Amino acid sequence: MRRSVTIKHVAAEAGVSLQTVSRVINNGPNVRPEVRERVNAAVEKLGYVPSLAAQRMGGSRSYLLLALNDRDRTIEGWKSGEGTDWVDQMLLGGMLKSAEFGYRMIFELVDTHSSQVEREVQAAISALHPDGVILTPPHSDNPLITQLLVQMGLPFARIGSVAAGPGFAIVMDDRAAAEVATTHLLDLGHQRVGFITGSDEYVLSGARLDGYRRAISNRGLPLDDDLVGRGDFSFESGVRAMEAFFALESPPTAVVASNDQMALAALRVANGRGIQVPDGLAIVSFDDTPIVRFSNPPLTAVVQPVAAMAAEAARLLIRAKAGDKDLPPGVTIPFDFTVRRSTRAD
Amino acid sequence: MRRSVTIKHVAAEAGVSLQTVSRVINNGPNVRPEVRERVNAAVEKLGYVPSLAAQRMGGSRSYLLLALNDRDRTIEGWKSGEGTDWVDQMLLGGMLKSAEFGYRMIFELVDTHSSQVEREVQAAISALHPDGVILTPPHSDNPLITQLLVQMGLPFARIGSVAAGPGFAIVMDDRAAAEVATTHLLDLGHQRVGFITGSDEYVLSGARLDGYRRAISNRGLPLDDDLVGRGDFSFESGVRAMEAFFALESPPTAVVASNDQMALAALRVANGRGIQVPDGLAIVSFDDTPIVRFSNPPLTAVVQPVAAMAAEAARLLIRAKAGDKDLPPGVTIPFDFTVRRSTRAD
DNA sequence: CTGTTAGCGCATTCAA
DNA sequence: TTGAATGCGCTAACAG
Repeated sequence: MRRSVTIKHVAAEAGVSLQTVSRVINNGPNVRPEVRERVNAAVEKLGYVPSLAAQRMGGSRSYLLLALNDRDRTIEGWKSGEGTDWVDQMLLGGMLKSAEFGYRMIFELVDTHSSQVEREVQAAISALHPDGVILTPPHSDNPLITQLLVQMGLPFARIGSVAAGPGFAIVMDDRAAAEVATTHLLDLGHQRVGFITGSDEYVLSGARLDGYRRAISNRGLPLDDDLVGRGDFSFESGVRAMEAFFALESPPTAVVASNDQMALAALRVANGRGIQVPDGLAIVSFDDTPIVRFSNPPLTAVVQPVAAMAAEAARLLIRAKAGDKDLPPGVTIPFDFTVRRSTRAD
Repeated sequence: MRRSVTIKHVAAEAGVSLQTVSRVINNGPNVRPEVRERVNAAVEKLGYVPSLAAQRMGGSRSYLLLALNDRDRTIEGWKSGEGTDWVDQMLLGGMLKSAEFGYRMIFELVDTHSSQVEREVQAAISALHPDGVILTPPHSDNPLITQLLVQMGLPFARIGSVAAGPGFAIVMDDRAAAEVATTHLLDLGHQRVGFITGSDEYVLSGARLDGYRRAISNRGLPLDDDLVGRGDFSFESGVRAMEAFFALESPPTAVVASNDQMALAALRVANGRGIQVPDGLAIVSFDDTPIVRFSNPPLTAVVQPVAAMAAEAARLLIRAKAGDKDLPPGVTIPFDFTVRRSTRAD
């Protein structure tokens, strides 16, 4: 069992002090190029890699980012196997961006609804001492968590949180996205476009509804409350909303759903009534998780840039920890809009 | 910015030495119950949680497990958004099981094909000093990696590796699974059942082919090489294999594909030729990633117990690190088989 | 520009 | 059964 090589070995090999090696490792200033090269050569030769634990012990940085997701929601998604790829996209964006800076992202689950939230978060932070924390919905808007973080002086990013406040707000423009989605349907000639909202627990639900309304108003069409169905992101709530629509005297000919599950519910209800999509009902979805690409027909959808948001969160936190003071309080990441057969008559 | 509470604070609060606190934390022996309680009370009161970094520095354990996945394959999966949930299932099984023991699982990507594999793995280990490493295909069968691990004296688990050798081999019985899948089709009356193999890079590809052959032989049917298409787990390879099948004088009426992508390819090719599934062609898939549940029709599939395998890997590694000598060299995790419409005429 | 000193928070010897 | 000393590998603050 080979003992691992430490900074001491490198120092000996290069014939310099530990400190100089440390400076080279951290790209510190005040090192003669010649010495720097000698040290780098020794590092290379010995295959030295600093121990994260020791770096954290000695210095002020841990090179760790902590990503917090909602426990129930995440586990439920994993177990159901319904293909929600939020976590994957977060890893894609967050891990890879972190790695660029020599950081690592550790993923943890905490229960937002528990009275223990603070304890859970506190415990994770005490154990890991991360340099920054990435919050995802619904944690992003949980004051218990954000206040704790502020109090601890830990930089954090709130993904998907439009609310002002401490921490970097990383959002996509949900209102604009909903407007684009709705306008797309209006452009196709639809006069009665329905909208299914998400859970009120998520601030973005309101933003999406706003965008829908704006698109309708912009065309000079009336805002009909009957065309707004209340959902909670669940398939069942989508079914209920759709059935309410079809019970109307004049049902919508197109619908925007605030997430994929509810959009699939719309598809299901339409099919159940013998209504063809997109001819009888056009559907636009939000989020663009994998399943909507494999439904029949595949659904037109607003693409939530989860990977890009996570990457930006990581970047901001790392720069903040590095002392960069010139950082924006928030960032809006562009969304994509993918047209598929659910709104297009091929 | 509140300074974090350390073992020192707890010791002061409880009126004992640092050492005693450490003993209580680690469930060490030789502590009077009365003192133990006093310490626990102090821990509770102060909300003390040991620092992972410090634990690793002082002691011999890091409470970290390192999970290694193939970089290209994983990133490709994430980017394509095709809903492969291998990573999710690994996290589900590995993270949650690790957490039960106070461990954390860190997920990293390394490139198996690179000449740098050893350096990459070495670097991750040097930085993290994990107590154990979880290898996933194709790393599980990469001798460069396994030898390095052996040499470092690090416990590791090989998920999906049937080969004998060092490290815990965590597998599902691929041969039996393929046999079950094939037999299922034979039971439905199919006489000509095709099989699409996976990449030779994966040992399990051979095992699945064996199972297929065994099922055919068991029925006294001839082994027809034309009915074995060579794939590499990609959609395209599935398409090629299927087209070769349909070019035969007597094409198969059912097919077992070694993964979901190739099974979907089979479905696509059949549809393209106006062949109905399951009437004109029955399809069984391997892996059961989410997309096959949403295809039309949904596919019958062998369910790969990824979460259970990761959980078992974590459990074994943690127990090994704890000094348990009575551990099996490998474990076979039961697979599931889910029948859906692609093999059933409703 | 470079080296020296002093911890970081804990577990592992030892000694009591 | 408990406590005191020592060191893990590194960086920060200070000297030189």
